[in-house]
Amino acid sequence: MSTTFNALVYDVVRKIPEGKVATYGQVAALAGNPRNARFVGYALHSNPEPGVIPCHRVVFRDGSLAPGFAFGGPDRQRALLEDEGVSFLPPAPKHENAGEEGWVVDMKRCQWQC
DNA sequence: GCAATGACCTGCT
DNA sequence: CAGCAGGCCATTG
Repeated sequence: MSTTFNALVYDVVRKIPEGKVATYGQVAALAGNPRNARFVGYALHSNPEPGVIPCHRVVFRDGSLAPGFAFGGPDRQRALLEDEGVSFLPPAPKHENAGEEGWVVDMKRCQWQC
């Protein structure tokens, strides 16, 4: 398949431990280009390795996911993340706007750290 | 084979 | 402080 930035994206996402989540920017940055966050999402959209690439572990900088593009629905994603041990919190008081029902991943506790 | 679009993020004005 | 524009690679039609 691809032998470039895209391949790194899959590799990075695949390395995300359970109970942890990574952001597109983080994956893109680890891939080599922070500005490539766009293609990170596209790469996962293709999802060449379903079951191997936990797209649901990849979330926005705000902690929310892609509404409508989730593997089966934002509600499903929350259940999966919670099932893995990821902590969820209500929308931030000021910063970070909720892109969903009002539940965002606790980036300060569950964001994947290098 | 060509062209256009796409789950975003960052910086500057 | 807020809003706007730009940018990269790959995939799809």
